[in-house]
Amino acid sequence: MGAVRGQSPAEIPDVVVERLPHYLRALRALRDEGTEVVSSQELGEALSVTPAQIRKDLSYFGRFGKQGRGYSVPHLVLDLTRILGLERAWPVILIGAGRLGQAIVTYPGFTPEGFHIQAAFDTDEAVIGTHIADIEVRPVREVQKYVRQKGIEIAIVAVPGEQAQAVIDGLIRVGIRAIMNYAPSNPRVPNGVRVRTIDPVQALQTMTFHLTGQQHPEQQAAPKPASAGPR
Amino acid sequence: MGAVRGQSPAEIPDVVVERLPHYLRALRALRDEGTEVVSSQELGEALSVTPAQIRKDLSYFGRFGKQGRGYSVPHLVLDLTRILGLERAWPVILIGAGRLGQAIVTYPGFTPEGFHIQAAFDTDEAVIGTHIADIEVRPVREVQKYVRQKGIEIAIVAVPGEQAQAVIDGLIRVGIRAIMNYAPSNPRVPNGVRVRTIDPVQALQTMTFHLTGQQHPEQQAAPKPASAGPR
DNA sequence: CTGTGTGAATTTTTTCACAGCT
DNA sequence: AGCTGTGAAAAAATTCACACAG
Repeated sequence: MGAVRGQSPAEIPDVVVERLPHYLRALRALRDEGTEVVSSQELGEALSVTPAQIRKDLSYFGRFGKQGRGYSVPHLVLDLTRILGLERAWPVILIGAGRLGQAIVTYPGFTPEGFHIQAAFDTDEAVIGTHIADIEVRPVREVQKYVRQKGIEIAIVAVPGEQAQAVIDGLIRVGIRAIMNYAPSNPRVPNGVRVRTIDPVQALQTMTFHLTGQQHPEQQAAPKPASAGPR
Repeated sequence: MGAVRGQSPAEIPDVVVERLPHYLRALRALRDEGTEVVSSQELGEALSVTPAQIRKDLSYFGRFGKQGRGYSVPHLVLDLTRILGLERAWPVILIGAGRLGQAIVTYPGFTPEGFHIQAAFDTDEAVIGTHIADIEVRPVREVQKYVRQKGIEIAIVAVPGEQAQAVIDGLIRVGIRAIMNYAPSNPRVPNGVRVRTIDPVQALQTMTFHLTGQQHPEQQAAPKPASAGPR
């Protein structure tokens, strides 16, 4: 029966876990177009990942493939969904209801994936009490009560960089265990708490390095898309 | 499979380049508070990075420290700025002027870092001709001319996932060499083109894995910034 | 003394390659 | 046959530890 159990994630490299959503997305696309079975080879081509890596990654969690055949797409979708903890919906709170926070709340990508932004908090009197989409902006001092009451574990932080560390410290004190940080800062968190900082500027800055270093564009003509893309 | 040949900047690992903006941000903060000199030890504590890693990373680019003293903060800021290609401003175009694209244009973090969104493009007749902040939304068919004329190398893509690959293929054909992709997709690009996909949902999905796996939150008290320095 | 820069050692991650299941 | 799952090998990244410069 259940091949997949919640094993101690201590053993599983972070780098592996970070690839799973990637696989899941591709598998869902395959499923939606009716593909029943996929080999690590085929999946790897779709994702620009080596087949060996896919097999090795999956092997951390169990045996999902059928030798000689490949992986059942619908089954693997379910397995990865379960492994990632995506069978349930996750309530999320947002701290910082400024321009960026508002864009996050209205971003349509979270809800279909089960991430429901339930409440927003801010310190600015001007926005407290207003509504973004259909959620009300509350004063930050109510965070603790809210988190405890609703058992929230995930927070999205969209406050100015200087405030991020203080806000995050407060969230952790209140029981938050996973934080998506949109502030350009390097927050320190205790063990057991996960942070992911999303920083488009840093991403751009690594790209300018490459743009600057390469003197000659060299091959420039047609960029073979290598995909069976329709036009 | 294709190892990247050609005259890429030396043989500097990507993972090293990706840390440089991180260092730079911390160094600028130190500079702005008047710190003249910093050791790899101190910088490492500020960033939760080992001192050895900082020294090793920097050593790919030269010798910036003074033995017995540490690094001159202002000098290292300048050196990293130059290494990353941030002495100049970078014009950027945006493809996709929907809700997300509009948020990107109005995000105040790009301009101070020298990334200037110069133009936005969309296929939707309804938004073409409108203005976001002070830039006009143009029809995508004008991208090629614009990019060539202005010598743009960086694009931000904020279109629906299904369209991302096609849009990116087009951009590359037109000469774009660095792409920040906000679409939840896995674009394939030819050698010599860099893509960074920013995908908050994937980030959340790796966090739910950890939230699900750990049965017991284990009591973590105050978020002591204690550098979890092992040993 | 202090703290860099760097070969060497260690650890982590990726890839190989093949036994074995279907 | 075809393709997984996995030890073993290889490669990459990190950390150690120390000679040496200031």
